[in-house]
Amino acid sequence: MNRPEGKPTQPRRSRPVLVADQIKDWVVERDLKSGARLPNETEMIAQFGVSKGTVREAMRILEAQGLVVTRTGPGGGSFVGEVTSERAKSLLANYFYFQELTVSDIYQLRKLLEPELAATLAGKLSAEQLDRLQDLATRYDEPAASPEEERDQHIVSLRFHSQLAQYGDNPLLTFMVAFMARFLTDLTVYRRLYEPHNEELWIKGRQSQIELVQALRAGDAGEARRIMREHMERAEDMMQRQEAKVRRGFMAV
Amino acid sequence: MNRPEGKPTQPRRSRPVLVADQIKDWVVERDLKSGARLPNETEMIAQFGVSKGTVREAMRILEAQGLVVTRTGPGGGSFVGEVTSERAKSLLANYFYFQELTVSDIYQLRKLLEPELAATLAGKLSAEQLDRLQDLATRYDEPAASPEEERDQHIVSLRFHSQLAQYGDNPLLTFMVAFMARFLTDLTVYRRLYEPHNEELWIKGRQSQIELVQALRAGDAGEARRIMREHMERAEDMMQRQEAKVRRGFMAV
DNA sequence: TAAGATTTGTTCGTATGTATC
DNA sequence: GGATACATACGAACAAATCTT
Repeated sequence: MNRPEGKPTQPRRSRPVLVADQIKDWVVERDLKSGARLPNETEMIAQFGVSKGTVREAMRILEAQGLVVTRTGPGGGSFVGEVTSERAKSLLANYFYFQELTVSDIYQLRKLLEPELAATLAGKLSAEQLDRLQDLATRYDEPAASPEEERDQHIVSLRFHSQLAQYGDNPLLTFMVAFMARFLTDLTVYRRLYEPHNEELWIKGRQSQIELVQALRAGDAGEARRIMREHMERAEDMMQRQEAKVRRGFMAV
Repeated sequence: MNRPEGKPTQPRRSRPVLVADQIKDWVVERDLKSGARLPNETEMIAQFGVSKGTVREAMRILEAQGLVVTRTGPGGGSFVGEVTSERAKSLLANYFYFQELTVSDIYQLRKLLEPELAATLAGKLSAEQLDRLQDLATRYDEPAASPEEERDQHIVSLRFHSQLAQYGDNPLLTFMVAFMARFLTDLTVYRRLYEPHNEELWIKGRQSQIELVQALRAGDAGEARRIMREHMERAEDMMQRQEAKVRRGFMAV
């Protein structure tokens, strides 16, 4: 019946995908913003001439991408939804799940981006923002007494970077720095990249975050950049040692 | 207006979402790789105790994220699917669709990342790879005669950067450079950032891509970095002028 | 507090489409 | 061509959530 073409080789797109695309176009054409209401199920069934199940599958596709949200009840329905940075990070992490990203790969970018970020923020932060960073930097004042504490300290240290990124005004730079911090957090937890205890590096790392806050407060961009660059180099060194130890651990078993 | 405000009410997760999460866990636990087969619909219905419709919605969720692919027919079913870079770029672009990313934002990162990429690739490319880049750099040897040609030249020029990124061995750096090139391509087409013709900048841009290929061939990392840095600065300048003109165009109307 | 209205959520039965043998 | 094993799609019925009165 429906065989208009002699080129069947392209992967056939299922009806829910086609409907999802049409809804996307519909939203873009009307330039609908976050919160705008979409037609309800009944209207879409009539509009697209498909069954309820198909409409629902289309909505799940859009929901999975963070483009719509759905609520039940009167006044409910489907609405245009802004993609959150959390969801964007998760979706991007799925990609790198298949890419064998190494600690070195991440740090090549961190070393380029984070010193620049620090420099642009010098003298631009409010007292509250600086205090928030100070709190994260000084939350632990003693070297870890257990592997669990070591892991927690590591995660808070990454939160410091993620929080700093939050204060930037370049959305792309903010996102990338936060994404890398999250990816390293996942590695820390999942691959246990925290066990080899190194007190000296921990002390220096903590100290440099404190000094960085001081430089930011003083508005010294050059100093902020320098501190962050050195901090990145030490952090990379530490994580690579840990990764090497983890590898040896795997091979020993 | 509405909103009981009594409790933070985290949204209930629908059954399809819960099933999708369980399938994800199921795959991760077993460390299944791309191409591995998932249970068929009937088995999942039994496994999770839900109806066919719910299972299908769950599969659409995973499909939308690029995590599974589905085929009909005997031997068909659902399979673990590697997230492609294309899909990852699209999903990430959805996020920045809501973020008002400016040309300056993108170039702040391009100026940091692309010179570094060029430096790491100096002397590492095969003859075929260098020829491919050379072809992209020299495809047009005359300034554009029409707006359409100007647009095409601009897109090919961005393909050059995307292609160069492809040859890198840091998946994160590769992805970011390619993502920015794609984003700029979309801007070029959608916002028509190509019309203001500037012959001098075009000639210099073309020339620097050719010189870059030479430096890469010669294995001169420092020179490759320098050329790319200057190229980025000129490109930013050009795109910002165009954006300013587009803005004036909008305001004039 | 309770009932009713509105909208999505879920199930089931059936039929159709598609790819392999 | 026919049998088989899958996903795809439809429609009717009922369940659950949530807002209004």
